[in-house]
Amino acid sequence: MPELPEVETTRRRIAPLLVGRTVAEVRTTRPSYLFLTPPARLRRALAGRRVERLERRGKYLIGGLDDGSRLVLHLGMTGQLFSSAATSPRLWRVADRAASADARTGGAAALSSPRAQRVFAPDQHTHLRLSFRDAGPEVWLRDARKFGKVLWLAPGEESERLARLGVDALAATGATLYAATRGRSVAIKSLLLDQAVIAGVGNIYADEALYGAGVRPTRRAGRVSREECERLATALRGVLERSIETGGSSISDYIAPDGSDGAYQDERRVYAREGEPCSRCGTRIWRVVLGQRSAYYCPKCQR
DNA sequence: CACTTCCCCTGCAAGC
DNA sequence: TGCTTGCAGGGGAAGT
Repeated sequence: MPELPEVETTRRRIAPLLVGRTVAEVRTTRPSYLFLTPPARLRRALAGRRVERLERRGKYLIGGLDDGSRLVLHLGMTGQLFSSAATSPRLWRVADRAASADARTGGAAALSSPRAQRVFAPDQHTHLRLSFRDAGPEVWLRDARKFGKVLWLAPGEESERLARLGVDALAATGATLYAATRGRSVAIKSLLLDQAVIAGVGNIYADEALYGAGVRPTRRAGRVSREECERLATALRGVLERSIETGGSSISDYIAPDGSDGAYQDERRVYAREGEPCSRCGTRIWRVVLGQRSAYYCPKCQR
């Protein structure tokens, strides 16, 4: 589940394969809600455009094009952005599935060469494929659950989605949190997940930051003290920066553009650890449902 | 306006 | 073994 660290890792690793290159052809799957900009319009808009930069805002990736337009991507729950030249066993498994699907439908098996020489193949979940004029590796967007978003913005066009975003989670301070929580009766965790307040935090890092700060996820936001807001901001920055260092968390679906796994899942203290002993006090980790989502915490260390 | 619930989607794991 | 059921959750729409 791509949150800020996974999106940032994706950005850093896919940028060298995008920036400075000119799009030749855009291939899409059939229209779906994934495409906020209709595929036909997207194809016309991107063909011939050179990518000048790739930025991140919260969980969004924003490609700046040479005509001033922008390509906005959100990876949702299962979005993966990677290169057709990636060499990784994780991606070979996808390639194998694509080949068997191809065989089932009577098409020519695309992957018969030895593993070391094979090129990764798109499957039924590969919804966007960009090829480039230099004929080098393509860049693909794969999203099994299709919770992601693809949006093209004309030069100067604003986006309500982007305008709604609050301060980037890496820049959030204790003062930011304190101001945002005053008078709010929602659970502090729900507020952390609100992208209009802080952009980039998802379920994993919200739980980890609250654990680091010793604050229960269910506490009313307005009851969190100034000192606790300071601890929370520090803990949040800490877990996000550490996760970026380790390449993000590979729980369920996330893999980096080169097909590699992140390692932060091995460092998480509470997320998806229901019943396991707290690393500080040994108490069993609890799981509660908050806003239709699981929240994990130590009932002793978090008050 | 603040807050909660529902829903989009698919793969995987647990249970029978 | 094979089926059904439940769960994962970003985030917007709809409901309270």
